[in-house]
Amino acid sequence: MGMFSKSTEYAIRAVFYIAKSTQLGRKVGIKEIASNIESPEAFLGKILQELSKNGIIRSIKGPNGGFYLTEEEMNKKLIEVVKAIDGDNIFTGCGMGLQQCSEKYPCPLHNEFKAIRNDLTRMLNRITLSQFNDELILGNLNLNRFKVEE
Amino acid sequence: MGMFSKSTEYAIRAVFYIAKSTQLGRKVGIKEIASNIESPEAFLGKILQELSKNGIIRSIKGPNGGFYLTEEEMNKKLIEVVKAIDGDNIFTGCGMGLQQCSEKYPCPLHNEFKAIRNDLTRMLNRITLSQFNDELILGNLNLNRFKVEE
DNA sequence: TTAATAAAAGACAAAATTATCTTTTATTAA
DNA sequence: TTAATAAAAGATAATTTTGTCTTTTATTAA
Repeated sequence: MGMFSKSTEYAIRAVFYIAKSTQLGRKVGIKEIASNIESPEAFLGKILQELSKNGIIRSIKGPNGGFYLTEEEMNKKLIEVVKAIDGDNIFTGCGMGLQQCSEKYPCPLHNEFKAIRNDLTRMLNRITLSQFNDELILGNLNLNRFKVEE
Repeated sequence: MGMFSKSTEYAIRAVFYIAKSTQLGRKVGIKEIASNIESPEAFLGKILQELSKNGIIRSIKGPNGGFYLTEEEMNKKLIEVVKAIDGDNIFTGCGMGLQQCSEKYPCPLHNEFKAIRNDLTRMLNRITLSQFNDELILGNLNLNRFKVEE
């Protein structure tokens, strides 16, 4: 695996897609999101459910329903998405998996990992869900295989 | 999960324990390693097998057998351990899980992740297997619950 | 109200990871 | 050469993660 679980990878791509769609004035359904971020549809449904429960995205059922963000969610930070799905083990846990690793009884890599984890945490705390809307709309950034204009 | 898989966490702890034991002039068996790094015995066996196949540790069967390192392995870098068990997806893959993420068609977090991954890679490329031997022997660092002198 | 739409919820299934148990092979020492 | 030791190898099992399918609930529009 990479840095995050697959679930979290899908979650990150999905929130950026939803943010962009909201900026374009449209709610989006699971099907559309899934096909645009290349994730399994039903599985993504579960993930969006979880994000919704955690107040990271909003949803409305029924015709013209779908997922969207308000200004409030637009300003949330990416770290909330990661924590909602993967929990915060990656931010707090010992790099070598020791339960009891601490400043007082450190594992060999304690400080090394702390530095890297802090960088990761800072980065995820800095990025907002709306941050890439414009570039995504312009097609300078992508959430799947293709640039928008191709 | 944390940054690495459980298998890799066990592997890292095990190689440091083996390195330290070699420095103390002793080969060590699976049972001893497992109890000292708090990992399941048989599972650890599999992991050590894999490390052995990859030339990261050495082993001898039979009485007085066990696992150990030569100078050659002592100087290997931790990144080899991680790559042997988890592969190199964490070093090369897209943070958001996109297959096609590249400099030309970057995902939104492309550069952010690159920075963090580079830090991680540099760190693992810097740490040698023997690096913590002295401090482990002194008990200033630990691979399980306890300081050595307690 | 009824039909259609779309998310939520629940049950289930496949795949990957983690873990255990048994048999085989190599090595040593008596 | 035999018995004991210890890793290697193979088979199997449990758990977690990932993924699918069906039913229910909320909402809308006709």
